[in-house]
Amino acid sequence: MIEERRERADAARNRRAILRATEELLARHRPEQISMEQVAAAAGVGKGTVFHRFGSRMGLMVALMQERAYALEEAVASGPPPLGPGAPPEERLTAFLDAIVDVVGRNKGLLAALGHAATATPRPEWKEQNGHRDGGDSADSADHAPGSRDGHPVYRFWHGHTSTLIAARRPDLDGELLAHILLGSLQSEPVLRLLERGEASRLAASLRVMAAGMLASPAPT
Amino acid sequence: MIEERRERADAARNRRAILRATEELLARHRPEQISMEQVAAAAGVGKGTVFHRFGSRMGLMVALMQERAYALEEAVASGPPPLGPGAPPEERLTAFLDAIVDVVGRNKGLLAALGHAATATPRPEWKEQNGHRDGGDSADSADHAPGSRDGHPVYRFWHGHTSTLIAARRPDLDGELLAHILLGSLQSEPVLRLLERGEASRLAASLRVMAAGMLASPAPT
DNA sequence: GGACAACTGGACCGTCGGTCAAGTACGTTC
DNA sequence: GAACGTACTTGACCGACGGTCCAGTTGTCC
Repeated sequence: MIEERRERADAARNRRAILRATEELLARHRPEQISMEQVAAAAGVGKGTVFHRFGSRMGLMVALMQERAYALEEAVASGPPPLGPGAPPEERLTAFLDAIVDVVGRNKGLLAALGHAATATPRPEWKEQNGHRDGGDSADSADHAPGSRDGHPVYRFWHGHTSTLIAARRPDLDGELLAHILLGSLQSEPVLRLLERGEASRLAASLRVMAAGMLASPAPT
Repeated sequence: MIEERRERADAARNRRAILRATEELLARHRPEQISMEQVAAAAGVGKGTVFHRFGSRMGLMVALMQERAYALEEAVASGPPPLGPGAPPEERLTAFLDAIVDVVGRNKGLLAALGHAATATPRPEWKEQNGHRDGGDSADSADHAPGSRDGHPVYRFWHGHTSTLIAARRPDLDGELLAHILLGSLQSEPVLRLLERGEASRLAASLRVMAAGMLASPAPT
């Protein structure tokens, strides 16, 4: 099989510049307020370049999110407890929620933007002309089929892990859905605003309360 | 004092037509996918009329939501228990969450759309049926004071009621935030999808689990 | 150093939310 | 029932934005 040529040096430089510019913009504005032209300008490249590399607005966000979430994914899969394997489910869940709050807090509303982009992309189909290899694995990053998408990989991983932990402790509950609910709260405006005000720990605390209450043994009544 | 004149007959007719058309469109599509032109066409009026009556995309959504939520507000304030006053907080909360799931289920994603629009709208306040002068001031885009707007009235009411009920039973918790988390889940994509598949009762059940776990007396640990 | 593909940039397109000035018709008053 | 003031209606128009296209540039391989 033909191994892909190495990414050209200038392309790599620009890709990094775009990602960095986006991060910077994201630190100051909500994702919906950032236009692709702004990103291009901030990165010092043409708009076409941005689209060439990332395919679409959402592609950019996904790529960025993926990068940010990578470390967490690693830590969960093979890091030390309580985040990694080895600790009891409730402790792992707590640690995981804390970690997620941290990631989301440093990327205001990115998650939310992704969630909506999923529905909002009017894109009927995806032209396969893009050499879409953003920072490594992207086996499935191209499957933006409107029908089949359950969210992007990062969300899928977060949700899968959360619901697994819930199910481990309380198989009688609807872990799948509870995980969506827990994670879904990170998309809401008021919560985002809280994060913007730097009250991440307050959010983490309440999330812990919810998780604990839910995992506690069934009410004696 | 001059009373506001009655709404003109044609205006009333058009307002109803617009609201109805929006509802109809909303039954088939997500709010973000509906363009104002579409609404106007479906209602059989000019685009200008829609904007004249509702001020903006969000104004329309708010008006619609308000109408839908009115009955619930009444029931909570002065209806029979468990929704109305008289029942213990946990029962009222459960009933209230069920009712909200029902309302949201019949208005796909409206809440979510509002939540997001909240950040994007320049419209500071909206009187029910106002002679609304929208020309002239173009300085309005500067007035979204990030602190002052906590979402639209409907959300404020829902949140206020929820957090009050939580606080009544568990004053030691961060009821404000927990209410946002609970309500926020109704904005997330996966949950919306669930609702679209008609699994509202499944959602209601899980919400009850969360609420119950949270209101249960503090863990003995 | 030559050839070729990958990459780049920005003019361009269609759509959308929102505006406006001119026209229309409702309700009132005599 | 005619005349009148005004609330209401309209659709062309505007600026912005996401996304496309392709001619020109540049890095890489031989």
